[in-house]
Parts: sequence; C-alpha cells; structure tokens
Amino acid sequence: MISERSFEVLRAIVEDYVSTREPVGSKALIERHGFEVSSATIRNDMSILEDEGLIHAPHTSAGRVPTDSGYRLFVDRLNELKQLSAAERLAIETLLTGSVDLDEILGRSVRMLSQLTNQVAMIQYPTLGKARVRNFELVPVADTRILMVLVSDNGRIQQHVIELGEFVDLSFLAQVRGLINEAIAGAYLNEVAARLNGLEGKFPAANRALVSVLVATLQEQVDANRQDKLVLAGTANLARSEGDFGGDISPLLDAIEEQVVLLRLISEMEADQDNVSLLIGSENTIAGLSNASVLVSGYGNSQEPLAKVGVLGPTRMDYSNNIAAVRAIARYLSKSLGA
Amino acid sequence: MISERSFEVLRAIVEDYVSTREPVGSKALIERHGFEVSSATIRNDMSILEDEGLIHAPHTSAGRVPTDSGYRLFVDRLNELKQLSAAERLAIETLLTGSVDLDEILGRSVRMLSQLTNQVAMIQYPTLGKARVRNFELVPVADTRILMVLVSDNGRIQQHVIELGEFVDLSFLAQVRGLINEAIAGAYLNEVAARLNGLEGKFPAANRALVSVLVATLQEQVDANRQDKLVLAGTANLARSEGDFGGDISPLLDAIEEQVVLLRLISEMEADQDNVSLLIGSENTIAGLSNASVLVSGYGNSQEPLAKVGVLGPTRMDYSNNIAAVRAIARYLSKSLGA
DNA sequence: TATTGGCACTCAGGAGTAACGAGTGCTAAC
DNA sequence: GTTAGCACTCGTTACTCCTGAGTGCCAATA
Repeated sequence: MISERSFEVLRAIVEDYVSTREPVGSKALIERHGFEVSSATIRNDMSILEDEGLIHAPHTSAGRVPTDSGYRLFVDRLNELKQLSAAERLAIETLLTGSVDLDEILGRSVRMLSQLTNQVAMIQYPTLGKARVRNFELVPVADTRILMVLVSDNGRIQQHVIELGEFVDLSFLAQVRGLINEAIAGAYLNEVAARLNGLEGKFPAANRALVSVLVATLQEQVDANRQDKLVLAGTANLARSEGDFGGDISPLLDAIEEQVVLLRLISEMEADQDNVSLLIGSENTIAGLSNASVLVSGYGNSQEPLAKVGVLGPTRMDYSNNIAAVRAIARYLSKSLGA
Repeated sequence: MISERSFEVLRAIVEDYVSTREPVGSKALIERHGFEVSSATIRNDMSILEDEGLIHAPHTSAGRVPTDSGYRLFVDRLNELKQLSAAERLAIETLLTGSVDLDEILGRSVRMLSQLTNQVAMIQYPTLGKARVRNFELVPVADTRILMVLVSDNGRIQQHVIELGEFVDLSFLAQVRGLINEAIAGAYLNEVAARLNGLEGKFPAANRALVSVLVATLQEQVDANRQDKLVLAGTANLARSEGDFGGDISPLLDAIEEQVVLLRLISEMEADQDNVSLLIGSENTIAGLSNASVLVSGYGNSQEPLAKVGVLGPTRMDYSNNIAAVRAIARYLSKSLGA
C-alpha cells in the first residue's frame, strides 16, 4: 500500500500536470505545494509511484506524468469536488427557466456543460422507457403520405413520415387513428407492440394491408427509441486541446459524427443520478480514444435514470471541476425533465 | 492581359499544388505537364503571373503557390468540370431511392456530399417560401402544454411545444384548431399572419388571451423559417486538412457550431440551380475563415431555389471535382424535394 | 519579339556539434 | 525515514555548415 504522503505527491503531480501540461519534477513539486520534506524524499515517493504504475517518465531527464491508473486512483480518492462558482450556478439556474421544449432544454444544457468544462459535452435523448403513450396522431402531409406523431407523457414527441403509396381517405384515417389511440393510450411504451396485435382484424380485408403498414411503422418507432440520439456541443474544444490527443483528433471527430460509437460506449457505462462514472484513457476499448476520458452521469427521475449526460475530453483534464459540472447539469436536467 | 500559355501555367500550378501541397517550380511543371517550351520560358510566365498577383512564392528559393485571386481566375475559366465516376453517380442514385422523410433525405445527402468531396458538407433546410399550409394540428402533450404542428405542402413539418400555464379543455382546443385551420389552410406561408388577424374576436372574452398566445406562437413559427437550420457532415475532414488552415481549425469548428455565421454567409451568396457560386479565401470577410473556401449551389424547383447546399474546405481544394459534386447533389435534392 | 541556355544568387531544410540544464538515481550520513 | 551531495542522462536549444531546388537576369538565338 502506498503511503499517505505518496498519494499526496500523486495528487500534486496530477494537478500540476493538468494545469501546466508539462511533466512535473520533484523540485517544482515542493515549491508549488507545501511539502515539508526535501526533494530527495519526494523523489523516493515518486519512485514508489512509478513502481506502482501510477506515474511515468517520458524520458530519463524529464519529470513525471500521471498514467491512466494514476488518474484513476486520483479520481477515486477525490473526496471533495471543486465547487461551481456562484456565477456558474446562477447561469445554470437562469438557463433552464422558461424553456419547455425538450430540444431547447437539451440544447441549452449541452452548450452550458461544454462551457463549464471546456470539453465536448453530450446529452443522450431521454429514453421513453417507463413513459406512457399520451396521444397518437395521423396528420396528412401529402396525397399519399401521412405524418405519424406519438406523444408520450414525459413530453417527448416522436414523428415519422410514412409513404403509403396510395391515396387514403381522410375519414378512414380518422377511424384508424381513433382505434389505435384507443388501443394504446395510457400504455407503457414497451406494451405498445402487444396491444396492437390483431388490430388489423377489426378492419375489412381491403384495408388490412394499410393498417399493417401503420402498425408496423409505429412499432418500429417505439423500438427506435432504444437507439437514441445524442446532442453535442463544444466540438471546437477538441481542436484546442489537440496536443493532448497526440496531435490527431480526426478519430475523435469521427466518433462524434458516428454517434453510434459514443452511444454504445456511454450506454455501457453504468451511471445513477448523482453518481458520475468515468472511463479514463485506455479503460475504454475504442481505437483512437485511448487518450480520451469519458465522464457520464445519469439523469431523470429519482428511481430510474432516463438517459445520460456527459463530457468527452483528453485524459489530461480537470476531473474535479468536470465531475462537478456534469453532476450539476444532470441534476438540473432531472429537475426539468424528471416528470 | 495574360497570354493563353500563361494561363495554362497557372492552371498547371493550381492542379499540382492541390494534389501535392508543395510549392511548384518551373522544372517540375514542364516535366509533369506537356509544355513544349523550356523552363526559362515558364519562369517568365510565372513572373508575369506573380506581377498579376495570381501566384506567389513563399520564399525566394521555393516554387509558387496560387493566391486567392489565382484560384479565382482558375475557377472562372474552368470550362469543363471533372465528371463524377460511374460508381459515384450510382451511389447518388441509390442514395435517394426510398427515403420520404425530409430529415432522412437531407441527412443522407449531406453525408454523401462530404464523402464525394472530402470536405465539410452542409445543406440548408428548405425555406418554406412559396409553400402553402396543408394542415395545422394541436396535440395535447401534458395538462398545460400542447404541441403545435404545422404541415406545409412540400412535406415539411414544423413543431413547437407551448406552455399555456393553465389547463385547457380539449373540446375548446379542437374548436380553436378548427378555426385556425379554416383560416389558414391553403394559404401561402407569408400570408398566414394576415389571415390570422382578428381571429381572437371570434371567441368569448375569457378565451381571447389563450387564443392570442396560440396565434402569436404560430406566427413566430412561420417567421422562424427564415432563420433556418443547417445539416452538416464530415467535420472530421477539417482535422485531416488542418495543415491547409495554418494549423488552427478551432475558428472553423466554432463557425460550424455557431451555424448562424455560416447561414448568413451562404445566404448572402447568390446561387441559382445548376450554378455553383463560391467564395475563395479572403473573399469572405469572416475572421478565421481566410484560408477557407465556401462553395454553394441552390436547390429546389426550377423557378426558384428552396435553399442552399454546399461545401466548406481549405482554399487548396479540388474545385473542379467539388463543384461537380455539389452540382450533382443539388440536382438530386431538387429532384426529390422540388415539389 | 519571343524563346532559350547559362550562370550567379538565395534560402529553407537537414545534418552535425556543442553547451545547457532540468531532472533523476544512488549513496553515505544524519 | 530523511536528507545532502553528486555523477549521470538526455531532451532542448543554438549555431554552423552544406546541399539543392528554385529563382532572376542576361546575352545569344530563331
């Protein structure tokens, strides 16, 4: 087990390295932090830390840099988080007053988060999980096309345009709409498929094909909420900390554009509310993200998170501050979307 | 006036520089292009081109690089565009079959364009301009909130959630919906405001406030289509050609995230269908985009473009190919969205 | 007048060398 | 367990020299 002071040395190294981007040496440490021992002692401690694989020297005559495990230990032992400034808290407060639109709330929040952290911020759209069907609408948008709208009781709206290939009578549409609404109103979304079973049977044979298309699309829609979307902000921050990514940020930009990769990554990370979890450097297995850390928290109501919110940046980031920021935004998202 | 051969020299310089990223010298020119004259002659021509401000030498003992004006002349005299390959044409063909959803069409197209050009591709959402109102819906999404949906006859859907602050009777909503629909159905979008004038008067005093809110929001929605959105793809391509931007792409990433800047820029560029217009380097006045070129075409129906589609990249880009690609995508967008 | 061969000149980039100094590891003493 | 001292390492910086691609200019040529 490493000693208390050795850990303090690690902490100091992480902090200095994060703020200066320069490998930190024993002498600089005792100057900038109040260690009551000599540099030789610090060197001994550093030697221990290096044996433990927590820090590492880029070359013989340079200072030390934290390894992924070093950051990990640092974070795990992080007992007090940096507090957000009053100004920042105020910004978040005012941020969320007055917006009712889901897209708007997410959009503003994600931008705020990227500002607070100076990293790429991301928010996953809320899953419909435990939501119930509130309303189902069919709106004609062209002779042979209709817009399907599914509103759930957490205020989320899903829509899809369907090409029917033939002209459809309006009153017939209204009838279908009524029956479907009747069948699924109030149902949890994962019950929708079951409730729609056999619905075609209620229509004359001539219309069944049509109804089938509608039902199938609706079921698809409900399923589709599993592979949800991300809102992102602050991509430019990547370019600014390009040096920390070994000079090539294109795999990161790719991952960001792909979304799928990121989504899978963050959905595999478990995260309750008020509990930020993170992957540091090579803890994630995605090629090209080995110099990156991902930091997510769940948000939603208190029993069960709706989705995740997080931050992507270089391993060399201010974890303390960023964890606090993610947590704060998650809390506010929960407050305004948590039903 | 510069001679024909001098112009050929310019063309050769542009082509070589675009493909190699290296300043090109007189000797390399006669080797790689079939000039029937000696290198000294070429040097004379280059000297003329330099006097005209079309090329410029990074330093005394280096070859020449095209200036913004050089690219400009090159492009203006570009009489035959590079043809897209059969494979590329096929890709575009198959790309657009089977999608009916606006978002989907734009999404696929923009990704295709970024692949064809290896640049950042952008498509502006179609303005509603000459579109007519097809349908207006009010869908309750929570006790005090309703979703407003406006469908126009080009298939575009606008939606907005409104917080009413008080519970609203469903039958009353239906009544309002009916009246509004009646008032604006079939109207051009720019007539909507006028048609709604005085609508409150038809309701009992107690309800007028409510109706006003709805009407106001609707008018806002219609107006909002003026400041439309962009769909983007291929941001990672920026990082790959980072060298061409002087090593700092963060202003570009900022502009991309801002969107507003880009939107203003491209909406100030005039562009008919089949007519790609472009801003080269410092021809645009946006700080941080001085090493970038923007290339846009209009798309829509034949009389009047709906919106714009284009590409953003370094001034050192393959204009011939990219113009062809933008034109092709614009044509296909017109075909599938041009009403 | 346009083109060409010849030639002196320029200058970025690479290679080689040297001095610097931040930082280390080790050892012996406290 | 801590410390002072010291030899050692090695990346960084600065300087020099050299090379070669490329130029501009001039006098000769068609």
